[in-house]
Amino acid sequence: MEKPLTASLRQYEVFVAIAETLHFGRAAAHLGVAQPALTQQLKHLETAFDGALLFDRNRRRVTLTEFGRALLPEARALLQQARRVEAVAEAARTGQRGRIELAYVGSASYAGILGRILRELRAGAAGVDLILRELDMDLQIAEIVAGRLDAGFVRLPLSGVPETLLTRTVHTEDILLAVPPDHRLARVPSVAMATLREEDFIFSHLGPDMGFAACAYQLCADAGFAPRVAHRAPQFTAIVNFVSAGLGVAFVPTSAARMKDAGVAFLPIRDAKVQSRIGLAYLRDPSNPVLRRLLDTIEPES
Amino acid sequence: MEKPLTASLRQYEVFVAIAETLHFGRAAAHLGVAQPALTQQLKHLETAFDGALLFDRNRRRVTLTEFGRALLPEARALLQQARRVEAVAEAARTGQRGRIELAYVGSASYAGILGRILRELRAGAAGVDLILRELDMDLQIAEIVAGRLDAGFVRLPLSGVPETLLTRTVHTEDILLAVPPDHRLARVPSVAMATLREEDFIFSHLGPDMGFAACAYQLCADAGFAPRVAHRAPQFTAIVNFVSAGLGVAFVPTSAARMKDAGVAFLPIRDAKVQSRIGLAYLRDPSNPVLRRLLDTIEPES
DNA sequence: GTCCAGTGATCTATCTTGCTTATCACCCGG
DNA sequence: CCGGGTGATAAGCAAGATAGATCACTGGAC
Repeated sequence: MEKPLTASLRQYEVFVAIAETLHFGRAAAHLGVAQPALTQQLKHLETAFDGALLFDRNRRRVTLTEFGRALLPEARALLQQARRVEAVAEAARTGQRGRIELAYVGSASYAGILGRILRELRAGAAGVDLILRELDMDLQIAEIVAGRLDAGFVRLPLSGVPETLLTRTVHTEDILLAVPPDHRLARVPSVAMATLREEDFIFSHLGPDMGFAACAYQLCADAGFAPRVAHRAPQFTAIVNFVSAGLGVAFVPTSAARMKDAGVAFLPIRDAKVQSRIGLAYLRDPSNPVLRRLLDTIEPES
Repeated sequence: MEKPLTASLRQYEVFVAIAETLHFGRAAAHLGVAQPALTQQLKHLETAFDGALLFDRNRRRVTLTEFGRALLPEARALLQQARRVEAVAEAARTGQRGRIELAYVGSASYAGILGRILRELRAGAAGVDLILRELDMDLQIAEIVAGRLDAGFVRLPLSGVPETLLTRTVHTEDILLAVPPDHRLARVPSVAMATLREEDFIFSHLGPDMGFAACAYQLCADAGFAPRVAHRAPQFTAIVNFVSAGLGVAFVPTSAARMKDAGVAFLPIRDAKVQSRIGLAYLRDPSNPVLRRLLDTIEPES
């Protein structure tokens, strides 16, 4: 066991104050206390050091002893560190400093979310360690609920998740239809949902009630049909590849249309009533101040 | 005025102890107090930080919050600095660290005193700043009494100095007689005091009751005569020069015989009953711990 | 010499802080 | 459902810190 500390911050504070003014009364005023308090505290500090005097109080003026002179810089450094701790505490408390672990679904990276988040975090919070990784939506949810992940960017909506898991929309984009180069619709400027009733569709692996797939099913339901799902693929890159290969058509978010793969055409849907939303999922009442700050800086999108 | 510090060392100590064990009971045992004390101190620390929690005490095991994790290294640094201050205080108190200002008369440098002092100070006291300068005996005494000099090496004895000025002999050496190359005694192996009654002597400027001159006068008095002082010179180098020029003979300490100036001969005195002593002069009850340590390491030479 | 202003030390009463012991409330494993 | 382990809470006591009044000493004015 380390030997216990024998002197308090207050005592060093008094010591330094007296050393700076060389005058008990003025030092007391500076510290906002009465003069006898200084005499007492200083005496305590001196007894803590085996009674070695820090000041000469003899001839009408206070002087540092050699002992006091040797101690002063160290005491100053101690007080400075104490102030630093409190400053860091304040920064950590308000989320300007600390650590946050985030994840994102692959398709969120197309939408420019990550750059935006980084910018939000760096603005006035340079002391934040950001740990960022790509992770599928279902794994993200498990990690967040287990407390191993602070938050994650997913395609909304979620379903079947605990009530304590909240989401906030951070990005909204239109849904396009991807068609193969040689498809009958490849040349048209836009499509109506009603004309897609008989198409073969390529969908994501995820169930019909979560994420982007839920929006896609909703589009079809709004148009009065259930899509015929010919194939499933895990990511939009794979889905577009399948489309390119002529295995069917697919719904994709606008940001996924960047990959102009082998002549795949991306068509606006004239009568689409739903858009795809990317949201940040997190546990209610997050304890991580960095996350709290992030949520404060990300305006809830209506 | 700087804002007052809101948290105490003790509180950080408790925080770090809990963070290290993640267990209130064991941390309490480690600190040697009962467990409720920790709960209270930690709570105080948390309220000092606007109520931000440092630990999660929920599910049967204590965990650092992100806030606590951000604060921990700073708190550790603070405690380390606190321990450092106390270590430095201990070193300064015992004179292993600090500052000392010494002076020496020119002839002390011949006797190898300075190297010895430096060695004494460096041995186990590497943190000492030594300020060293050459100064005449009378000026040294004035500076020491005025408190502007910690101590000084002078030729003993002193006289007419305040009672608070003490001395300690650090070096003793024989007195030799310096004679010109063409002097009648230049070739003899040694001399007796009685044969010097009619010589012309070269003496130091200092009065007959202090320093080396006092010893020289004593030698003559012991032999039953008062020396005829033909010339005076301030330092032994000058005295030896005068001797070399044939202006007279002179008493010099052995260490001054190093300067073999133009054939000056240095003769032992067969019946000398006094030696020249170099002593450290200092004020009684010195407050400078470095000086105290120096006095402790320099054995009083009987 | 005498007096006076300035300064730190001392005394005392009061209030705060920190610790201890005893006990409670909660969670989890059998 | 119960028991062991753990942190929180309560109450009492001792130590510490502060304010206000006063004392004691110093050094300069005259």
